[in-house]
Amino acid sequence: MRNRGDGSARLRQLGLVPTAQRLAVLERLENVRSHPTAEEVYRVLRDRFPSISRATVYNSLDALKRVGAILELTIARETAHYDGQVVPHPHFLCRECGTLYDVDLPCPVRPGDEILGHAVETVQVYLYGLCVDCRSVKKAA
Amino acid sequence: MRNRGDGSARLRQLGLVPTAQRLAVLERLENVRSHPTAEEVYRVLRDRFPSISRATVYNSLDALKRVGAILELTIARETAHYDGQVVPHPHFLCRECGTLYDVDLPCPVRPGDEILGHAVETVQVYLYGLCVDCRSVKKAA
DNA sequence: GTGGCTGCAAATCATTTGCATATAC
DNA sequence: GTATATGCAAATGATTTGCAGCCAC
Repeated sequence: MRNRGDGSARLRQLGLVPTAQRLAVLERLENVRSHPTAEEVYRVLRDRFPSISRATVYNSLDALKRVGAILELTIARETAHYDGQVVPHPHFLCRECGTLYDVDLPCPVRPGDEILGHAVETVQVYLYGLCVDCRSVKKAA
Repeated sequence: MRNRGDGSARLRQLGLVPTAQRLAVLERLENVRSHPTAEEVYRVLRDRFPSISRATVYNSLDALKRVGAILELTIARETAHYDGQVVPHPHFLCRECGTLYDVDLPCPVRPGDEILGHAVETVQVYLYGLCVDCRSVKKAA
């Protein structure tokens, strides 16, 4: 859906050897609105690649992150989440249900900006609280 | 220095049993500009409390965070950092030297705001890149 | 052919848990 | 005296590592 052109060529352009597993990881992240963890990506890809290992998923996520094809979110303490949408945007984590939402607003600082002399390459805005669904459940109760 | 009045009273007001260990954790975080990890707090407090355990440090950090006396930063994937300065402000992590800087600018969103129906209680802005010191080292090289 | 991957199993490391003892009030 | 916290050791869980065999080019 989101996939324009040959995935292999794209990975090659990014300087990565285009393996089927990496392609699958990238496609999964780009075609899903959720922000899966490594474990979730692993579970899904096992259908297509029964022999895939967690290590390969971790390696692929790391390689894709390094070349800027995906973003790693450290919004939750326990585990990293991954986002195939690399245009910077805030995220919201609900403390009640654990849902991770995209917040489609521009970020205050952008990659390329300079702040106090530091060169900013990546920006993450993380919001925490009660999501709209959990708020209405509370009101109803 | 930053410590106004009786620490025990303050913890009690926050609803926590004021133990010597909790007080020491809180004071340490409030009197240091760095953003220590649990392990770093543990190592420092061992001087004053030779028998303190990591579990107690983790428990104390958790309790203090729950009542809003400190903030937990998940800016680095490997480990949480803690901040005794609870007025929201961005942080910058250098990918070269690993230094964690305060960025004394106001945050774009604030606790109490509502975004897309979600009630925002905590805001963290994390910036990543090359810090001013590491930039000059690179230039010199 | 060979350098870079993958997959497996074992290792690592931050954090959590269970439980007996100790402390706050 | 009782509820809550501490300290220890063991457990957990995400992530990393070492290494042999495989794949891309």
